[in-house]
Amino acid sequence: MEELRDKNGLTESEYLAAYHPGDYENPSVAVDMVIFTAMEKESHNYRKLPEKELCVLLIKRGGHPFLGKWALPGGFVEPSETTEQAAQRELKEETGIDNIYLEQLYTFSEPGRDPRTWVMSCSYIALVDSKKLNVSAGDDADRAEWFSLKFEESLVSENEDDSGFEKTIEYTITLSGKSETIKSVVTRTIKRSDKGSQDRYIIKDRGGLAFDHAVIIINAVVRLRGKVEYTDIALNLVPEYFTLTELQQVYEVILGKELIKAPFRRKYSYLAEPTDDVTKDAGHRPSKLFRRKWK
Amino acid sequence: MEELRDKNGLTESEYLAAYHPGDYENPSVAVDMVIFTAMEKESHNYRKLPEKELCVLLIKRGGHPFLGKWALPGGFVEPSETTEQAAQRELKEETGIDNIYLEQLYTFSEPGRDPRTWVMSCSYIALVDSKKLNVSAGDDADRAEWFSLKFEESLVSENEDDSGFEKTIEYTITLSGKSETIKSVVTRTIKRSDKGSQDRYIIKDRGGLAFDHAVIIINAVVRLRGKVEYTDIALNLVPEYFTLTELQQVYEVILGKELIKAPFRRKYSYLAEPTDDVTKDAGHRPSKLFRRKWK
DNA sequence: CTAATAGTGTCTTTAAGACATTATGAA
DNA sequence: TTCATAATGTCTTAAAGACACTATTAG
Repeated sequence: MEELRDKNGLTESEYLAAYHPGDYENPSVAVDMVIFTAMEKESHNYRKLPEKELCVLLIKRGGHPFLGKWALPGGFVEPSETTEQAAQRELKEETGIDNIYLEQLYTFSEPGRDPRTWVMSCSYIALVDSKKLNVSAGDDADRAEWFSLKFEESLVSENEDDSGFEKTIEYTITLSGKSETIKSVVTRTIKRSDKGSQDRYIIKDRGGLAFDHAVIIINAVVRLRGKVEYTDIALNLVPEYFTLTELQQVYEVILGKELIKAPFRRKYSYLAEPTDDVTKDAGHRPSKLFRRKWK
Repeated sequence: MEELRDKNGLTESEYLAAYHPGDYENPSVAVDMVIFTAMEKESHNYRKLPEKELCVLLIKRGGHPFLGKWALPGGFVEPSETTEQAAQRELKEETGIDNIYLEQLYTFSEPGRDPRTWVMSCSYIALVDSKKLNVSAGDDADRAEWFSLKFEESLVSENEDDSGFEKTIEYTITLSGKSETIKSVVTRTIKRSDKGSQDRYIIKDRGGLAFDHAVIIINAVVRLRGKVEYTDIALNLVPEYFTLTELQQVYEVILGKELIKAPFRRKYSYLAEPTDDVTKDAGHRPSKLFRRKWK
């Protein structure tokens, strides 16, 4: 098998040996993570089951830009690793969290998204069982905090004609932590026509969030809501042993609406297998404990 | 409102004015596009409807690395644009195609994926109506060619225990163009357990494809197959006026299986609105023409 | 008339939504 | 015994799968 030579008469290995990167400008590539967990609010009535809420981990910025605002955990990718490995490494370094469900979300590349320089963000969704949390271990632990997430979506406008349509949605996310509550407003305009498609996010009110992280969080919630209904992704937010009611609560906080018990169980209980154990010391009938079925 | 100062006593604007990027190594970021179209094979029997096939545009490499192999159209992102704008620009420059459906697919970042240097690929799916095609206009037109795509998937192994599961799938893609037929084999190993999740692609036989483009194409097909059933994405592959049978054929080439007519129409005809026109000169009953409903 | 597709009817099966009923344990 | 949740039954409605039947054109 003879080696191909290019127009300069070089074989591939000769070409590679002589290759040196040109002087093109390259972006920094960061990974940013939207780490979700489903946490229990404590309950006063001993008979009542605790409610769950969807929480996101944020880290307070200790330097410019966006000093004092809250940002998603993340960091820069190194040449020897994939973005996913970078996400895993940062997760471990910053928060002490390990062994976690990770899924690439989207790469954000708006040139002005970082005021310092050209930085793209390859974002990830991470899901973690709140019982396993031990954020105190990481470097940034003192600046890290879980925020409960309220997600609202409203249709601002919708126009349609023969050749396409355009619609604008306004998202409001409210993040409540121990020390403060922050709120961001983002509009999303979707245009679709025979001239192509466009989907653009504009930050109306950044609130207490740094960079374009409100947009990233919104994308993450939309993805999570979409996937929860046709995958087993929700099981990453539940402890090893759980009741079907707990699982239903996880679905409810993700979807932001109540579900009816019987059809929920019919639809999703195949994801879990029963154990011989039951909950104890509840002020009512004990509930069977289930484990994840890996299918 | 007083300005925050960081530990060096600088305000944000002072910090930004003094900021200069460090000497960290940055990757090149390319965009690569999987451009799909649904093309008609010509038919011999005047009464028979032409069959459709799913095609992908490839460009023959004119230099190292992978000289002579086929690659996805793409190029490097410039600092003044988003990855999506880069994709649009490259599409126009390389192929003359404009006004097209574009959707970000995934960012591939395996350090060794480009033998020259550190290059990440932010990949896109593009969908275009084959009647609108005019690839002859672009710079690379003489090296560009449409390949029909055959996509096969088989389960190689599946293991499961109490704490998780692991399964391996083998994908074979066969691309047939005018001049040649190329075939690539890729295995995908999915591991999911309480110790996290992993999804890894290994190129078993690169065949005539350059870089990791076989992996990108496989991801694109999987995405397309997933989205076709619950979105109106397929309508981007059909001309302005089309019959429901044509639309069904598009679904069939994407899904790689035959569908039954009546339930197909019940499920998807809401995506289209009838016109007063019908097909002419078919050797059989004329068919009503529909237009896309933008809903 | 014939070949081939267009378009619709209908039967079966499955699943979702909604709500009601019964079961059970701690205080 | 009571409160609150567990667990399941059932009625209704909607949709998917499968197939059959009728309609319509060019040649």
